[in-house]
Amino acid sequence: MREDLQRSIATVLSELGIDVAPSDVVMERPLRIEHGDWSTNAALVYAKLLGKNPRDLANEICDKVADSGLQYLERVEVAGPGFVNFHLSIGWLHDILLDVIDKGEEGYARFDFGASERVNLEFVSANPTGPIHVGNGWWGAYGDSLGRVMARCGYTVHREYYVNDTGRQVRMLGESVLARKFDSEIPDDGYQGEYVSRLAKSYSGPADAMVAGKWASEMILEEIKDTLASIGIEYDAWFSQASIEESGALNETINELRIKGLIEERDGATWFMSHTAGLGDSRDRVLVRSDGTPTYLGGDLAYHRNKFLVRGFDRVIDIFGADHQGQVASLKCGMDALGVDTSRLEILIGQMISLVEGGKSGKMSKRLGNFVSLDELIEDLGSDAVRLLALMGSLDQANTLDLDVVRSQSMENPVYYIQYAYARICSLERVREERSIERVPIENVDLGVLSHPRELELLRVLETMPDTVREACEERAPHKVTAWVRKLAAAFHGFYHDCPILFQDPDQDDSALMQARLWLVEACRVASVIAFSLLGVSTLERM
RNA sequence: GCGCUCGUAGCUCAAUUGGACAGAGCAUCUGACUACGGAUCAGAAGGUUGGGGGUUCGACUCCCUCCGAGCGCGCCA
Repeated sequence: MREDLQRSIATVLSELGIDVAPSDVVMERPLRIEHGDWSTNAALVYAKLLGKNPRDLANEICDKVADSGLQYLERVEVAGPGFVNFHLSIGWLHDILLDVIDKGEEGYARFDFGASERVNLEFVSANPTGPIHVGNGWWGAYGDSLGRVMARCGYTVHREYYVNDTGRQVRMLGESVLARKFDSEIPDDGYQGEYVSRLAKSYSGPADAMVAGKWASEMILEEIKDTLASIGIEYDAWFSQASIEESGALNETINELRIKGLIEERDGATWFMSHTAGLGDSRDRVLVRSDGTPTYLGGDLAYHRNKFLVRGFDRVIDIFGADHQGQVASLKCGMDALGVDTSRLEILIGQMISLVEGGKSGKMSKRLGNFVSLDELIEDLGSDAVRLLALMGSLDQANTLDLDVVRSQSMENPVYYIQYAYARICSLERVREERSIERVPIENVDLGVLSHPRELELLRVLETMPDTVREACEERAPHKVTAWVRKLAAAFHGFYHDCPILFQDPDQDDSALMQARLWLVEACRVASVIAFSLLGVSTLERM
């Protein structure tokens, strides 16, 4: 329908001398129902080019499209400064219902514009020096869900977790474990959490900090995997930082940069001249320290080079915490210098999450061991509630999580609202079977009887699903799916409340209405299954 | 000090990427169960979108400037 209107409008514009591709005609769904089903701002956009008054142009568009004989087009009018509003007959919504049923769980709101582009999606990547806490893991659901959304849009998504299994922090972890084991002082920069004591008890290896640290970080990583899996986050690869260093990938990276004259030795260290060479960084960066050990950035450059140039990903998306934003410029400079088109490297920054408990907010620190673990939160709220909570807001909003509130009001979490809608759908199906009510094939059902405002509202919501998924993908904003599914649930609850679906006596006259409503419910079920799977929230047949 | 991000109802967050009267949930108040699950529905109240300028048909959105917050600014990661 939108395409029909776009074509029609583009035709009018071309008759007036402006060549516009139909897909470039902006169509919007007005917020207010009085403004019609579809609206275009074309007259406002092109009036100046034609040297016309916007309202005059709008009137021309209005008249000509009105005469075009488009199906379902009931009324066209000009409003405001020059909007053209299209009012459609409800038949176009009944077609939506057919479309949902026809395409089903597999096909509805699915796209192929990703064109199988291979995307490497890295997220969470918290250091395995302690259990994953709420701050580290908060955007995990977001990254995971983004992957699901992109996969549905035709991308080939590869999820990856970069494991920091080398370097100073691992040694500090080892020293902390050994200190606990032998009852000595934990070093100043050591890890204080009780999990260190727990690890120390089961450690039986040599009293070597590096060995103990490796061992401990491997143990911790397994716990991290379990935690993430418990909220439905799975990875295709856990990529070891040590493997990058040991494989010589860092040296290869440095050599490539050296050939381009971007490397200097200074004070015994190896520097990347990302600033001096005019690449846009705010200062030069050390890649290899004077003691020969690689810096984090050195490893990360080699890692990203590996993603692009060794493994050949078409696109790399990293979700970093705000505390890593200082690294973005250097990384982009590095990739640019290596000949990678940096528009293929998207670094999304997730703002910090602050926790409030007992009315007070506190800093979480893995070192001090005073963090709230993600496991704890999952245990308190359940994985679905945690996921949905994290998928409520946008990445660049610093979230505040009041633990007392989410715990005490966990029943008010929107997750129950949407799951309840799904449970009601399932309940209807159970009752239908109990009463032995047959479902008539949709092609034999008169959908024209669906005209109750609640029914139309529901159909309108269903109609917006494909666009929502597309936007969520293109804008890397999976939380839009959350907003949408809440809208669907609200529309469904309203419909359910006002519109009886299963009539007591199936032989009475309104069985036609019952059949149409049953298909509407089925469409809601299909859409819910899709949306829930994109969010990674489970569908419950009973609650 | 410099850089990045942000500031929206009492609280937690949205807002079709520049669109029409800025929307939800929680909290507060008032109503609604003889169909199928009341974990629901309907309504009320709540705002100068941090302040001030600018750009234009039109600004929460873009530009400038103040104010305020978070995060960076290591041969840590």
